[in-house]
Amino acid sequence: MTGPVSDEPQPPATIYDVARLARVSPSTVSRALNKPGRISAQTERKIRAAAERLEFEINPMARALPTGRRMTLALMLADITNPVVFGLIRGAERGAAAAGYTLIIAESQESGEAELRMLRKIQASVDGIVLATARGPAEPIRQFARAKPIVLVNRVEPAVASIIPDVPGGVAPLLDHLRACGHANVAYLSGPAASWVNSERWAALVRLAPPLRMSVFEIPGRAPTMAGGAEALERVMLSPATAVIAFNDLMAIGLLRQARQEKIAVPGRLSIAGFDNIFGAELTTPALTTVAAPLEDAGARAVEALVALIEGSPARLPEMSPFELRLIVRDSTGPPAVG
Amino acid sequence: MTGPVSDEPQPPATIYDVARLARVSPSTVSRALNKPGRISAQTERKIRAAAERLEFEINPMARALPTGRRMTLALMLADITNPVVFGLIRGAERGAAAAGYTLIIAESQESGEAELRMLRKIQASVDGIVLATARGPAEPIRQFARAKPIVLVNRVEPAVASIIPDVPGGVAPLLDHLRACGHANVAYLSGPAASWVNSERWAALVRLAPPLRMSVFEIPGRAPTMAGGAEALERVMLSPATAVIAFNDLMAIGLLRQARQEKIAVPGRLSIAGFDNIFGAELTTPALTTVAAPLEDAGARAVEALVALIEGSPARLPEMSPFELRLIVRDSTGPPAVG
DNA sequence: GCTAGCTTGTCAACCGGTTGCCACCGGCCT
DNA sequence: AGGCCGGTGGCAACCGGTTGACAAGCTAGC
Repeated sequence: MTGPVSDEPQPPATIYDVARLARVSPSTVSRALNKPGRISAQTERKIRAAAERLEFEINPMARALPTGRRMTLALMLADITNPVVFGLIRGAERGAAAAGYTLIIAESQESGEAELRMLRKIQASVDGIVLATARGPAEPIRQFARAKPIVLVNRVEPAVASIIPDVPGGVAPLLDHLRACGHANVAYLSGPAASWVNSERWAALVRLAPPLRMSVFEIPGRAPTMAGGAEALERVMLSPATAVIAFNDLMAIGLLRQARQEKIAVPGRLSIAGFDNIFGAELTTPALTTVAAPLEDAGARAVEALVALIEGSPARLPEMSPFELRLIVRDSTGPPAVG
Repeated sequence: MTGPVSDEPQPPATIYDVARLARVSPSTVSRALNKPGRISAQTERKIRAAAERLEFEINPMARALPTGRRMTLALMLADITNPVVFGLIRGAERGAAAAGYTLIIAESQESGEAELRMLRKIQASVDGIVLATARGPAEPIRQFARAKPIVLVNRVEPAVASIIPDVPGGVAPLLDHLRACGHANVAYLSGPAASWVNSERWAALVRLAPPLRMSVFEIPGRAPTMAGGAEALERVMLSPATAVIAFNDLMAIGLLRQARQEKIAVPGRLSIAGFDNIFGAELTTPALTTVAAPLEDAGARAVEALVALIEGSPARLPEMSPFELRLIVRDSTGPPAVG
């Protein structure tokens, strides 16, 4: 019964310590803390007071063992380097925190094999996984999804929950805008062939351009990075395009900077638009026209859906509407200079 | 002895399954997998084969319980929103992966109290913590550091390991550069008062300016964000400054954009420089002069030090040299226009 | 041939919680 | 007053690993 409670680096208190202090059994402590109503109000108060006094924090590992509930989620990314994922990370982190979960971040380094290895390794540590890697074969993912809740971002697989953008809803206004500016030939600077979003965007272009009397064609991008964008300028300039829609802002920015460097007028000679509205898109000169995705929101919703999957009735995929895209017109698109 | 090993969503294999298949006891499996040499080579092979066949992955939670080794590290951030942390995250994630650790990310929302709560909550789940939050009172941190390995980033506390930049080494070239351009009055647009880096930068300016025959003065920034930077323009323009050194790139960019918007010539009327070299700093017009910090590297080194602390002899702080800063001269600084 | 000494594998306890089952308690009904 | 009942709390087993102590098996030495 000495004074100070904590002073030396004593090990964290366990429910046994709490039980001793409250003069009850450990199981009673466990129930008092987790099963509201199971224990008389008076005892519960006593126990909570003891827990408070000892600064008791439950040991998540010890709890996870018998229950299987780890209160931990994983966010699996292909490449932490890409600014696009920042919004996702933020949203997922906040969503997880709000639901009382801890988030772990894993990077698959763009390799399907590393991805599978990673998945297997963290499987035992998490209750569910948000997969934003978009690559890799479908079969293993489907199999994993049967064993453990998974939510896909920017990718669809049958029988697996996923949260995706309303691609045509974002592409249409962009095409309208370009048409209104007077562009008739539009190049699509494409991203990774295996990416769901990439094919969707291309598909939307193919479907939406003809009614507007616009021609579209694909210029394959080598990498979805600034370098990949810059590299593509040569082929763009050889083409009849007066406007380019890039797979993402990173490529768009790379292309734009390269164009500026080569004294090609943007938007006069070449209009450029991207996707995602990453940090930095509004900083370029000219500022980049882009189709903004509410990535932070998407991350949060993915986590919400995952939690629903984990805590809700099994085998029922949450119904999820695609998230809205929003065209942000800045200065990198405009009427082509005549001549 | 049927054919396929895995097909249905069977639960992950345990060492008991492996033991049964290899016809040894579970403890033998444990030793075969962790204690090289403790088990005969032949038995070990047999066990490894069985583990392979069952796709056995050790359950980190179950291991953590008796050993206390969780193989997990936490990276504690004040605000995931800030692009500066991205480098840190990347580096930490890669460092952790390289050392075989999993990384969890926690956000303290800039609040000292939330930070402490967070710390307490995750304490049981991790072997060590990289604290990059920089705020909050010192005493609780010191106390935590006694109980569990902690590495501070951009902050120093006695008896706690920390990894910090060589601030004067970064400020000196910047001042030299401004002096060479012809600036004599330099404003420091300051960051959070509680930030160690902030006071160090100011201190370095105070020490280094006089020998160069330059005057420096502080303009307090409201927030270390783009908005905070933009807001400060008014006070900057009221001051005699011809050059501004901002606490970070975010503020510098905010200031720069606001200046552009108000038709103030940069660098003609006002030279602007920042710190960190975040993604986007080279995208502005004019491109931002900044003092680059190898943040990714710093994150990796912080994790390395943490791992050393965890695995090495206790109570010996790893000797860590400050990381080098590098001046990147771009276009936002230059000679002041005469007149 | 017998024992000392080493190697190898097993037994059982433990980490810190959770939970099914049961015992005990007091109150209420008949 | 006795019996039943609902509410409360304790016992003990269990989750999946780890590890100290020990026994069995083997070799080697005398």
